[in-house]
Amino acid sequence: MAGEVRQLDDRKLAVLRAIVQDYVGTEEPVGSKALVERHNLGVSPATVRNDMAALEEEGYIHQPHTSAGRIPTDKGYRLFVDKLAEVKPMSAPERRAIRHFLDGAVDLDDVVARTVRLLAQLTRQVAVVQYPSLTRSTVRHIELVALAPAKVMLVLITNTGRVEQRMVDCPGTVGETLLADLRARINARAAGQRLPDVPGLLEDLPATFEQIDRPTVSTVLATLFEALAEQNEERIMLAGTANLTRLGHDFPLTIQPVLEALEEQVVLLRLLGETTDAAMTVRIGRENAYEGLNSTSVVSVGYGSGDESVAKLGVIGPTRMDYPGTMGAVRAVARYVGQILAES
Amino acid sequence: MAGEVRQLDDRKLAVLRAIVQDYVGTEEPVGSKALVERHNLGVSPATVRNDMAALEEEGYIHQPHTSAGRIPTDKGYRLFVDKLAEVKPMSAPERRAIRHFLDGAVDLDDVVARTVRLLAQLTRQVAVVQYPSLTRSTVRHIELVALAPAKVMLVLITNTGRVEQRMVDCPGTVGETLLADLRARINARAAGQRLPDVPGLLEDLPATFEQIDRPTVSTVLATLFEALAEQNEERIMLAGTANLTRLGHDFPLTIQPVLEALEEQVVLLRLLGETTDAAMTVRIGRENAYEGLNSTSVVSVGYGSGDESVAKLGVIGPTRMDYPGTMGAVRAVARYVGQILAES
DNA sequence: TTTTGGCACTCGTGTGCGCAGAGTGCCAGG
DNA sequence: CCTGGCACTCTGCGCACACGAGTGCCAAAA
Repeated sequence: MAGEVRQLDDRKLAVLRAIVQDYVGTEEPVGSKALVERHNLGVSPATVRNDMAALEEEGYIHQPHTSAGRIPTDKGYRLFVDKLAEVKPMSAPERRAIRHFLDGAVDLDDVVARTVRLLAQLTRQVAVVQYPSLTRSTVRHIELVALAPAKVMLVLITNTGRVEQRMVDCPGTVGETLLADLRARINARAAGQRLPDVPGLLEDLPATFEQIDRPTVSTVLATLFEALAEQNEERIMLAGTANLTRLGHDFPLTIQPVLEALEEQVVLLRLLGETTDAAMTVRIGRENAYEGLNSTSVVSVGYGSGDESVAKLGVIGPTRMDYPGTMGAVRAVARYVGQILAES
Repeated sequence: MAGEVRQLDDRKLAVLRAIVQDYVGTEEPVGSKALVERHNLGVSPATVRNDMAALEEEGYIHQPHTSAGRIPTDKGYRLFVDKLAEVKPMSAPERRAIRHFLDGAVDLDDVVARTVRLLAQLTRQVAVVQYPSLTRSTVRHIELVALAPAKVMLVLITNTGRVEQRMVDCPGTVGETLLADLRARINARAAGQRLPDVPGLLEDLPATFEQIDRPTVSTVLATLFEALAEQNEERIMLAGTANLTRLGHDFPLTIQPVLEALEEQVVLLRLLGETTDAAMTVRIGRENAYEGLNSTSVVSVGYGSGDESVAKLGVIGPTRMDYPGTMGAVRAVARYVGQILAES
């Protein structure tokens, strides 16, 4: 342990920061001479070389070949993100553009679609946006519609504008009066409540009806509970896959598993799921559980209509990404989407 | 003209067919010797060479370098598809697998999602499926829900299971009686009708209400008509982009514009829009209007719940694709999706 | 103790050359 | 009209070689 925690003095950290910045810019291994030229470190290349040797010893950087410059390792990026980088705030024009672009949205689908495109464009990477989850939302309205004598459609509308519908096959004919009654009682209890709380609040509802109506009521409620529970319905939208082609020279090898991962909604959901709610999460290279994304980084953050996060969004890019800029864009977009949702 | 229509005798056509088949299989320019070996043409390589020269003269094939084999041109593929290829029917196990895979779907979203994944997997190419269009569908039910005194939600359910919702801000408070009345009258007239016909059928509805209610009725109807008209809402789902990585050696150059095209729903919609309704359409290389897809082919066909096509689906792949197999898969999937939709 | 300049060493990259192999076009003979 | 033979033209590959970037180490300077 004691050996691991060896201190890195300030200049070594500065060198690491410079390496990361240069490498992100040029995509080429960076050598000691180029470093002292581009950043005025005030020391000679030889000194930097010593520092680099130390950094390599500690596993923060790595050289592809003996006679090449250094590139940061995952661990190096990690240190950079944790200690050396500051999230770069968006400029005022950028903020205005974001705002303006999102303001044009007409419904929830459109909000999500615009958000994901915006994020892809801002970061020039692959963007992922999760639809506001049912779990965190509240009920705005629950509607029951008789489609046939024994067939009822159930429509669930959440405060985030999401609509779920289910068909219910009832045990017997359902009268319009019963339906109206049921609708009224359900909404009286459930409206404004958080989705996970609803089953508890409606549990004893069948008992308040006439004996003869109870099977129907129970059937409808069962379907409702099912719809509420079905978090599998978590949907995701993504954009910017074309940005993967800008990755680099070696990329047929690296792009394939990434594209495959992106097609698996399950993988993406798990990926976003690992985001801790409030704070921005950065997963670098092998920190990602999914193997296909071992050479990518994921920057994600929760967003929400109020003070609370209802879903997550993020971008996926090469580990050699512009972390400050990306994090700034992700944070800004999340913030504005939250505002838009709160307004609507 | 007379010069253009020079006849190609049967053997030349056989040679062209053989070239296409071999090139699709190997992805390498095919020479005269390999041709006579792999297909028993019963003639010598020299003879084939003469035929090839003729085919090249007519623009059906082309050689990359002087000392290389031949590859088909777009025109060559076109002739192959039109005259030389027969759609390869799916095998019985394949058909069963398709059927089984699609049968598991629970709602429209799921049907489309499964279809597109299936198609991508079968053809090992990029698959595109358009949601059943509103234009061709009929109204199953129109529901009105009061969310606030002057706020009504309108839900439109089509026979294909698609659900559209719109918020309506009414000029004044809307009573529950009026709403029920309006709901009943709308459905009486519109249920079972095709969407484009609905406005005509409801046009004079406001006149049948009390003077005082007419503004509200008109507002609701206006929103409904808007929802009906909004064909922009045509949605598309795609899958299999990872298959693009199997394209070949030269592919960073070719994959970029394709990915960009795939991100533009408008482009994809236009692409599918060019499909003539009933028959299968094959657009080869430069036949595609969109420039980014100049080195790809698009195989598309309409599908529908009844005898009529309500939307389209297809695949996008390299011009050097297995046309008979791809066309077989596309046709089979379209057929089964139609059946599924008809049943539900 | 830390920094610096100098120097030898390593190794990847680019270049030129030659060769083998595949495929063609053409021509004369069947 | 088909076929076998032959000369020709390319591409791709392997190889040798020089170049240059970058390093590591060491001894001297700060």
